[in-house]
Amino acid sequence: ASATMDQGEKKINPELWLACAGPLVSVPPVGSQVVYFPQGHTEQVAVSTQKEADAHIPNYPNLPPRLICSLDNVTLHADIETDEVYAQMVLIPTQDPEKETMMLPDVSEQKKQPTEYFCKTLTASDTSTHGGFSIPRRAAEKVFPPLDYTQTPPAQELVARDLHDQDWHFRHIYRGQPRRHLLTTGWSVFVSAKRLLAGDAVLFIRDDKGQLLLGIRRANRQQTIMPSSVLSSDSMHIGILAAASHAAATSSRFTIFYNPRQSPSEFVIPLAKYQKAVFGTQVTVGMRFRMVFETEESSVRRYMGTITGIGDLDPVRWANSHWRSLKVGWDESTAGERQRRVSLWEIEPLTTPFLICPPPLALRSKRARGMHGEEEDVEFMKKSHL
Amino acid sequence: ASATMDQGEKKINPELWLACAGPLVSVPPVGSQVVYFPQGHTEQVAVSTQKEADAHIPNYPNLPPRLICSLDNVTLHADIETDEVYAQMVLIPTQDPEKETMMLPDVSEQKKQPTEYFCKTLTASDTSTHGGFSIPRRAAEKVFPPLDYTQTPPAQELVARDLHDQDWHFRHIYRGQPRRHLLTTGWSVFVSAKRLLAGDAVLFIRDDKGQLLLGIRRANRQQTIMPSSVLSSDSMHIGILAAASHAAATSSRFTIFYNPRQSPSEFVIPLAKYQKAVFGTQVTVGMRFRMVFETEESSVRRYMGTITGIGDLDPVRWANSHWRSLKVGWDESTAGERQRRVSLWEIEPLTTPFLICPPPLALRSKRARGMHGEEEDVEFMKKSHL
DNA sequence: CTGTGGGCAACGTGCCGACAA
DNA sequence: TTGTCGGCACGTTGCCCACAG
Repeated sequence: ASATMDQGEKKINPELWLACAGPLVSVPPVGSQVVYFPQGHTEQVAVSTQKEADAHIPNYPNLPPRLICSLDNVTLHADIETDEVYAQMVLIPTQDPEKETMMLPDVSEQKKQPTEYFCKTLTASDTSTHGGFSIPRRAAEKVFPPLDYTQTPPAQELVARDLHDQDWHFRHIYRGQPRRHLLTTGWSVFVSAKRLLAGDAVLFIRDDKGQLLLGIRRANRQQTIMPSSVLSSDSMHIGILAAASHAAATSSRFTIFYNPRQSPSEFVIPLAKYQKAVFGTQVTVGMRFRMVFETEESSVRRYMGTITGIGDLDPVRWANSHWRSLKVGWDESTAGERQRRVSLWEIEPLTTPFLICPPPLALRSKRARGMHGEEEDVEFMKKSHL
Repeated sequence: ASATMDQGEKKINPELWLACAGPLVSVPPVGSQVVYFPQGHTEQVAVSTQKEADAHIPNYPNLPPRLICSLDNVTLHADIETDEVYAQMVLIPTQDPEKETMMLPDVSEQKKQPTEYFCKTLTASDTSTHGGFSIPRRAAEKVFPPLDYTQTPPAQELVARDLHDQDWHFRHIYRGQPRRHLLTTGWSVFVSAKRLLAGDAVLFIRDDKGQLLLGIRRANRQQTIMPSSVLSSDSMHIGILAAASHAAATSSRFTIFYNPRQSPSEFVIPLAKYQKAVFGTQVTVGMRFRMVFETEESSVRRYMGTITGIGDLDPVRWANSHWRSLKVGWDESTAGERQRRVSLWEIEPLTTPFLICPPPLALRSKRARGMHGEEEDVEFMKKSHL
């Protein structure tokens, strides 16, 4: 069988794509105004090539640190080999950059979480050849068609469609002592075809029309590191800058790829969101904020931190950019992998901390197990504000 | 296990790399003078991205169609996933381009074919799970250590090392009626680990030190079409041109990747070879030539053709380039996939055509079925020369 | 409620020579 | 000389439940 790009294939289901991309990812609507950061784009490439942009890359003095663009087109994709999701965006630089008024209302950011959806990180048992897949009870009841529990044992055939419109067949059975939901026949071929390992996640969606969809999300560790057998990382970095520079100079369209699970941060931001963050709030050193992160279980959680500095990440090449202009510290000790620098639009500043901050007591007690972040937060706030 | 680049690994065995690259491929020696063709580099990217360089790519008026460079460094690589071979070359543009004298003697092009070597295209039986690998008799006797034929059956354990210095163990046995050489135990794990299919080829080498090496060469059909989830093909094309342009302007090093089995033609040519071809021979329309191609069985074969035209492939963007400046017709009817355009240094001109040109009658009658190329060529020659 | 492991049947893998091509 | 096949043994896969955590 010859490998083909999915370029020519049918359109990818956006709901499934978003579910695979994760709860934090959103793609601005086509036709809207966005801000494109070459600097952030470069970071994405640096991650996939494992090579930072070197100093000997030429300067593009005419390329500003951000381009106001209109988002001409978006195509969602999934890698044929790995199912890795990515988006192709066609941008058109706006004629008079930075002079845009804040005309655009904050349009609905189409953050439609799928109606019925679940995501499970695979265990060793799930991926071993010894058995099938153990379905969490609530998940099975929520997204799978109901079983006829008068049968012994209750069972049915499930068909789920992946991002490439390929159908996968599973035997769904409710058995064992105590009773539990399992996927048996068909599960192992899926695991080996997708090359899933313990730690990877699988997700199921039942869409509006009752169609069952499934996708995968690989563990962070084994992200596909690009085989750079095509282009040197230098040429890639240069290509990004030269393409953006040329497009800006001629006001012509250019194409970029956004890889939500590779990229450290989104680098195509809705203009309204950008302007609201940059002009709407006055941030100062010492200011407290919250920021949303994806949890292991694919839900979201807010972490708290303090702004410790404000300034350009790269004052030489990208002076006066707002990209990651905030140096921050995190409250929690598990902050090892959280960025030391964030951008204004990523955070929720706490301007009136004492009205919002103290969570209800119920929540507090729930979180009491082994987490010392919250308590320290309150202490810290007292110190810095009184 | 986390995937790592082989950048940090030990140096790749050049003999094995060349064997995997194929009989036609050669890499100029480090330190030598070479000619780099951005146009050819672009063709390689076009193949791997399946996208031609579009017209709206900016012009680089200061970038000549070829750069005389000194080859500063070469690193041989093999893709961790696919074993696809490629070379990283660091080039430094020479100060006064094109003014180089033909000082460099035609240094030995280190076309050392491995001493003991064989390559076999895998059959359905070789790749099926039902059995092992049938070793061609002459191959086994030439490259494998001799068996003790007094044993019943004669057998031994073979260890062969691949491009990543990974060892593979095989049971080599001589049995069956009639007797034949087989690889049994260990073969199937190799096939599944490398994901070999019928039509792919495997090759074994015994090097100077008696060490057994093995490599693979995948069928042309299933070449890895790059998942372009990193960079748009436009940006890649731009990156190539901008990187070369910048390097030429500043006489600084730049890095390119040469992918011998993807690229339609080599685009880094030894300067001596280039100059000899361009200045050494006067080519004319109607001239006959021979050109070397790789056969299915990984040996070489010469095909004959006639020059039908001379001129720039892309007169607008790459005027006065010598890249594929010859339009050619091929004698044989199987010429479907052979290029219609070649470069001067790829051919062997037959300066005394009428001594060699008229093919023997046997060949002519063979070719009689349905192909009108040869006859027309002869007509064309008469017209243009008489 | 769900992850792991023992038990066991069914199936696939893989070694063998017998045939041709 | 070597590609494919039927035969057969043995190892793995995969379905079942019993346990804990």
